[in-house]
Amino acid sequence: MSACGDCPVRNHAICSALEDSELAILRRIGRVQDIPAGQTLMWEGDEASVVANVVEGVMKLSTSLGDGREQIVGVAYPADFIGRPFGERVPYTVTAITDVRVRSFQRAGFEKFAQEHPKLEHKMLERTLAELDRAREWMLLLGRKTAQEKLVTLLLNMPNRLSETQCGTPEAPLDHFELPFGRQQMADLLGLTIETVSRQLGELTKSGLITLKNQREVTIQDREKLADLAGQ
Amino acid sequence: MSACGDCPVRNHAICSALEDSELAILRRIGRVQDIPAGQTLMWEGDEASVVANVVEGVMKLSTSLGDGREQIVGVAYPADFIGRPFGERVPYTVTAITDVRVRSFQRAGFEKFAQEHPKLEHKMLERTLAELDRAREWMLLLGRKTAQEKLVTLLLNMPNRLSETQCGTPEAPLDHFELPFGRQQMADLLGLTIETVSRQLGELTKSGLITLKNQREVTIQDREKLADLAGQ
DNA sequence: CGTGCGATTGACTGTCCTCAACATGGGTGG
DNA sequence: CCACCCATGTTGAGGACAGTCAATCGCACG
Repeated sequence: MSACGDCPVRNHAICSALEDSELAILRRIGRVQDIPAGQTLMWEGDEASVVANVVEGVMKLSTSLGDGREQIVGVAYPADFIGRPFGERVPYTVTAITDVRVRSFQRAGFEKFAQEHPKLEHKMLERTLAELDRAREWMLLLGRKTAQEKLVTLLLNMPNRLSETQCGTPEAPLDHFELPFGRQQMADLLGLTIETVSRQLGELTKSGLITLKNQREVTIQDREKLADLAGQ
Repeated sequence: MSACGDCPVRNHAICSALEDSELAILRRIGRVQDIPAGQTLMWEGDEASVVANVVEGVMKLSTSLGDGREQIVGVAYPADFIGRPFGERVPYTVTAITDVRVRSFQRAGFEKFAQEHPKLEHKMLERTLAELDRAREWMLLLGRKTAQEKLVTLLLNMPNRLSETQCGTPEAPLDHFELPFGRQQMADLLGLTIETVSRQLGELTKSGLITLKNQREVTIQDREKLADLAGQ
């Protein structure tokens, strides 16, 4: 019986609003689940019977059109909440893009617990508001930025979001990191094709603004010039 | 001293979570404000000192790039909440697109009241989650739909959203309505230019799927065929 | 009857997509 | 240990869709 004290996201996730005694109850109604990379946890349109918290790894939230065109509408890092509380259906597909560990709850039980613990609902409200801000910022990118601006924005935002939830130093943005995404996922995130993503990364490399290694490891070489290219 | 009983959104806005006695307190800390079409209530990046509820009219939430490119990231109808509670700065500009009446609150006072009334925070959480769903659905449109699909989606969604908050029958989607947007606003909503919006509306009219009057009044002539063109 | 804003229409351009061939590299089995 | 294979990524040529620039229209207003 490992306590939540072990949990790597204990102090970041919504649980941070709870006392140890309350946490014990919450822990009893949830269960840990390991999901291998590539596997889908819930499907768009499914009944929303489960909600969960990411403990380790990265997941994508995506929706798609009838003919298969796909758009990633959110990315869940450790401590992020997934699923659709207080709703009938999940409005997007949730898929692991690395190996993932989550703590999942029956939605009904979780909602009951939440309504009895206003501090937890408050934390959820704050998180949801922040997520909404992020979604809207991304709408600007999708609707108005050029391919180059899109990629630069992604590269500059990446380290923030990665380090924010990860343990360690959240101050200085890292200039060397590993993307959790492949080319197709970057394309689905930015509303582009893989070819365009590949070409733009090539351009940025040729101009010496970034360097690549292993296709996933990126080093920011000139943060200032990149910031100029991001559109704002 | 008009009671909230008069208020057209009394039963739809977050206030619907409150008893009359609680409502009286909330009413005391808020004030009614009338805003003419075109006027901006808060600017992107401003200190978030005020939050508000739309009582009448329609407002747009928008962000923009350094060079003026703009994206509308949300539309607030009667009963919708605007501003950024629990945040330092407003992440988007809020502007009236029709004459508008709002009830506004000092953020600090409102937050204090909210934290003392969990049912209100719960209502806000539900609304924010719904808004997040809408934002994400729009991300799919911005990232992956063609110009035609974008316009068709807008036209088909419009009546839902309009009637939802308005009094009256929320069942059958209307096939005749007046857009609250001009061409530029449609363009900023869809991530297009006014010329493309104009041309696509022309196409849809020529194919007999819709008819226009006054540039703002739209009649849906063939909802089925339009639904096919929306991509899904 | 002019003025001015918003919308429409046209001609042309450019960015990004499509389709296709080719490269790379990590993993498996012989 | 090497050869092979498949998934993933890169590169190239050509085309389409939406953007740009500019002229014109239509209507509401003074």
